[in-house]
Amino acid sequence: MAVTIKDVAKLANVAPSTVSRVIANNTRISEKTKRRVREAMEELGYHPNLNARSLANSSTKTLGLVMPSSAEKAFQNPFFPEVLRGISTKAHEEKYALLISTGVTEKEIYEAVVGMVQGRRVDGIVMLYSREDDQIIDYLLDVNFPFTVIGKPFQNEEQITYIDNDNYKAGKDATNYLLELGHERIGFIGGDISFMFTNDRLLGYKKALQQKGISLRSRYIVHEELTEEEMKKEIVYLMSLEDCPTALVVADDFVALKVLYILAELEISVPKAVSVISFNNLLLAEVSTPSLTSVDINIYKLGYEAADCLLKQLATSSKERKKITVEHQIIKRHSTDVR
Amino acid sequence: MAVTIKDVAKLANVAPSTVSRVIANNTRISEKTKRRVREAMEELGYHPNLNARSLANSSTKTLGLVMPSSAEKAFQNPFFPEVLRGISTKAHEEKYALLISTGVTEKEIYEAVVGMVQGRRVDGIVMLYSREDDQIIDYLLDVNFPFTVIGKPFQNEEQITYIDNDNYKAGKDATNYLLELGHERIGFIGGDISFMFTNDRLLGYKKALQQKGISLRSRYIVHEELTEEEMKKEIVYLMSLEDCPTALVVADDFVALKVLYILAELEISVPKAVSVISFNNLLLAEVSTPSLTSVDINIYKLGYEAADCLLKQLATSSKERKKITVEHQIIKRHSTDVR
DNA sequence: CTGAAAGCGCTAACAC
DNA sequence: GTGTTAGCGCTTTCAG
Repeated sequence: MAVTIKDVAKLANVAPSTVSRVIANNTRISEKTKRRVREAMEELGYHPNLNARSLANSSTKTLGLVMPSSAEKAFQNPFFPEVLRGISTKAHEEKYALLISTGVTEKEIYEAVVGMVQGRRVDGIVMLYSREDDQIIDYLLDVNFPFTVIGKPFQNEEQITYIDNDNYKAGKDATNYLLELGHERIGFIGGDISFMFTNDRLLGYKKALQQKGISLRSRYIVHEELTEEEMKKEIVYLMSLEDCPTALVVADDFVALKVLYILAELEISVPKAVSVISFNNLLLAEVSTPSLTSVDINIYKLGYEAADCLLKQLATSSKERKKITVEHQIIKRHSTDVR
Repeated sequence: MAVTIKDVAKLANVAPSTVSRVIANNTRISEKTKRRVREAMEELGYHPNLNARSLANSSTKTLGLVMPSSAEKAFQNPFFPEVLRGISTKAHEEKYALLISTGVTEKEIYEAVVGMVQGRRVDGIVMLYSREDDQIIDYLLDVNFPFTVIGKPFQNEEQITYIDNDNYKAGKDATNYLLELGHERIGFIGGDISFMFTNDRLLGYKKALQQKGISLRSRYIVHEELTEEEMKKEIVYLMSLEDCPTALVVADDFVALKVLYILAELEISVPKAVSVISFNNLLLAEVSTPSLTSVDINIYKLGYEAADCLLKQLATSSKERKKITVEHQIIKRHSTDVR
């Protein structure tokens, strides 16, 4: 087998426990032996066996990540690499590793999560999404396992630490921006409503209109839950109305790209005939034609903070729940214009 | 602490070793005791401690994933969720978990990888990219640790198991497609040339032109290595030439989006004035305006096969290296047209 | 077919 | 300051 703590101990002429203490950088070890032990480690090319360590002190120094089912198209959204980048950066700062759940169906993922929790493979979990009726959250709550959620939970909000944007306000801000540009007939093209943020943004949209005394029309609200084709039909129909919208608030940049595509087919010019604002400010918002005015929700930071929060919770083993709101900002580009 | 194998043993009135055998589904255990043990496990809600297991039999049932430095923009490419999906699916089929490397600089990642290999946290590694002068590959080769690479390695090709497209052919096919449409002045907009696939596609492009007896012009080849701004200048310059290209082969869909954007600014119509073909066939190829003719390289399959190969290698502990080529296919959309 | 016991490599009392 | 020792929870000979 590989070189162990015993080999190092022998070479350095100390007890294994001393080596262990040197690794932990225990203050009660003399500098001299520390040096000697370190030299021995160096010479033998020693690396600690992390499983053994985990077993002995029941701490894994790894965080579990739960992604949505890879069967879903949500998975393909460039949102994920970006949160991952945030989480990864913070995790690395604290020398934590990242274990990700596998499984394509919801049930498989659920079981994988139970496996990693009960199997003592992770110290805490970051949920990379928040959706309705999530068994995983119920489970974690039930066994009282540390976790944070990116996005606002549907249930048990008061018991859960989560990181979110103020999506309600983001929806309002986006809509207000269009209102300020002089638009009054404003439509809303939503994403999957089983995700919490879609809901919140929709509420914000409604509120903004209401505050301006503009009455809502259910016609103006289209959800993407349906198939590609159906969404397309809905939009085509929407734009064929005599009093069709002059501006659209769209759930996210990816959906916005689809919308632009459909509008181009209909030969409706953006932003001349219709303005479009969307959310997330993915890299692609910048390079779409026209470039998208988009609400930057700071995805990287969502990830970073989610990891930070969880790590702090683990360090202090506090059970206090927290809510962190990451700021957003409208990035003005060429898909919006005055009425 | 949690419920262990001993608790189960006690309840089922057997020895711990018997429980262990039941978990492993050892054939020499009678069906009767198996049932009894399983009931006990059920009743107590037993879950094996995976660290203990790993320690005892030195197998972790987890694969390590190495991503490019998250400091790089390559990281944000939607390519990654999709390979991940492939890897994850295969890994799950064999009940393997996934551990991903953290770290933002190359050096940090290198150390993280060494940590997960020496720390015995993974049984094998999938490299999610292939680039020049990669120390990680050198290291893995050096310590003789099982791994597979997505993309063709720059060095030591004969010693490495890798999964790749035939990017040379893909580049040729893409170029030939444009040639068949009657184009003759064809440009190439490359991505980061430190990635192998860029290189190969470029070679294929050159070969195709050469076979048609069309002489290469260095003017027609633009690399994206530079800043956004610089690339833009280059393209603007390219298109201002009197004999500017009537078609472009572009490194990947994401870059193609940028190209479309720049062409739109220059009021050059696609595909009327210029045809554009790109690679990867990401979801966004479909929804860009115009939709992109793109070479589908089967990203999901690249991931799936990489995991499959690695897993097979682990199962048979064969040292045989293998090269797997994933087929590609041109998906015709609206960004290309006859000359 | 099942049990007893050793040991995987490390940490953490407890000694001195 | 450092050594001794007893586990962490599992697997795996070796007996029987």
